[in-house]
Amino acid sequence: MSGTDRLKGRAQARIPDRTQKSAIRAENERVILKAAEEVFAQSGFRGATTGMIADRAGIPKANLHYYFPTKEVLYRRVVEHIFNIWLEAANSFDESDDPVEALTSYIAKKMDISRAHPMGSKVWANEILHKAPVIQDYLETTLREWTASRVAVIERWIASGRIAPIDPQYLLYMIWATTQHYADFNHQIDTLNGGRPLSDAQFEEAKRTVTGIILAGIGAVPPAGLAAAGPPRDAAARNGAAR
Amino acid sequence: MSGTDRLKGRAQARIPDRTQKSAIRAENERVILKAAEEVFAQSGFRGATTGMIADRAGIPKANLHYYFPTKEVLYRRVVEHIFNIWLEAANSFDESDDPVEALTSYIAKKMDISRAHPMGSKVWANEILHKAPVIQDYLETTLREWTASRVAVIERWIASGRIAPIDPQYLLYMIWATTQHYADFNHQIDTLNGGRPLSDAQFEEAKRTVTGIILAGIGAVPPAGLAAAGPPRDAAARNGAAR
DNA sequence: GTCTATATGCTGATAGAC
DNA sequence: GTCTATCAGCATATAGAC
Repeated sequence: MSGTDRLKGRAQARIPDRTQKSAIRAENERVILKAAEEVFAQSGFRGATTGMIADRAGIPKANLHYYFPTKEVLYRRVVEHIFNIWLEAANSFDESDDPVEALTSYIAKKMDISRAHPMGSKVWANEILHKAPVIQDYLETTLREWTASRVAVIERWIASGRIAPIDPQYLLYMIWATTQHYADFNHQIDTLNGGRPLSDAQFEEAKRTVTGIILAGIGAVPPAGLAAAGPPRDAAARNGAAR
Repeated sequence: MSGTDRLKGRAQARIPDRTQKSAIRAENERVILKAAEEVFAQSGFRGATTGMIADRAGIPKANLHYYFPTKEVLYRRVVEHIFNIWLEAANSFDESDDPVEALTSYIAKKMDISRAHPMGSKVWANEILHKAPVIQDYLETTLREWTASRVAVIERWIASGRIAPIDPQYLLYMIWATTQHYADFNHQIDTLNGGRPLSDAQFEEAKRTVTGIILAGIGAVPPAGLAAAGPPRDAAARNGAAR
């Protein structure tokens, strides 16, 4: 986990000889990666043992080391997989130039990812928590570029008066934090939900609530439950009364 | 880290004999706990070694084991410390019955904690990420009760029309996620800030942005930058135009 | 490609002199 | 209360038969 190693070394897929990655190898790697994601999410890099991962994958430990020479290489592959999913969601930000549509789409996508890939999100959170020993490169390149370009988009929305003048960076952090919370802290959420995971209906309600608060919070739509074009806030005279 | 051990075993402070915890012991425990918080935050429970903690505390490893018999006992003490800080912030929720004042105070307090105790927040995040092996009891008792009572408060705000009808639970999660993000993901935030931590001014701006979006998002105040009592959203006719 | 047996190194914890 | 030396256990990784 040195952090300075260059990544992507695995992208050069087409090696002349014994390539083609026999179907059996591809399948075994898939099974191992899936098991590894779960175990790394549950226990962290050091807390996970290759024995645990091998057991969950249903193979002997030595076999795991045949496919992935070291635990660190395996971990790196898992983290890179997460990052690709993250990039996929990132694109939905650009589906429209309208702030309501773009943000609704982006938030929905990120919430869906939290529900579909909670383990991946946890591995990512763990990695950032520990100062990104493996994916620091990504943070400084891809993530930094993506963020800067989207900050520019949001600034245009502000300049054209379509949303309130908030600092775009902190809006993005808010979206990341809130959506990923449903994956990273799902154990806490489940516990507060009586020990059971959120139902599909509850999750959709959470998604609506998150989207609604953020869109109303930046002045893109009226607050939930208030008529779209009606007199916006009867409670505007709230100040001082209750105190 | 069995998770089923009862907690609070340490609360029975007043043991008859050799008590009084000589000043030297108190001081050493303090130094060790501080070092432990940092190392556990950085590396997780398993990733942290007692050697690392002892080094950071500036004492021999054997000395650490003299004060804290096992690594797990030390970890538990660190987590309990975090939880007490969390409880302290929780109280600021009740400073007023006015939603604007109560939420502003609560959010500010949680943001300040993220800045003052980022390591503690990270240990907490790590613990939840790994399904709370040590503090599951707290989640099911103190946290569950606190949440239920505050949900009731928010529901009263909704019933009296002071805020929009959103689901209180998801509002709370949003506040937790967003405020704690500034501690747990501070490495990512720093990286996107050119590798430097947020300045005091930037952090205050973040705090204002977070508070503003949430309060406006639930209809408690108008969106930032719009006159408090003025015509609220000229951009209400935004739909369809740009698309 | 699979799998048992094993080498090697590290870590939590203790013994016991000071 | 402090600290050096050391033990016992465990986890990564490999050797080598099949």
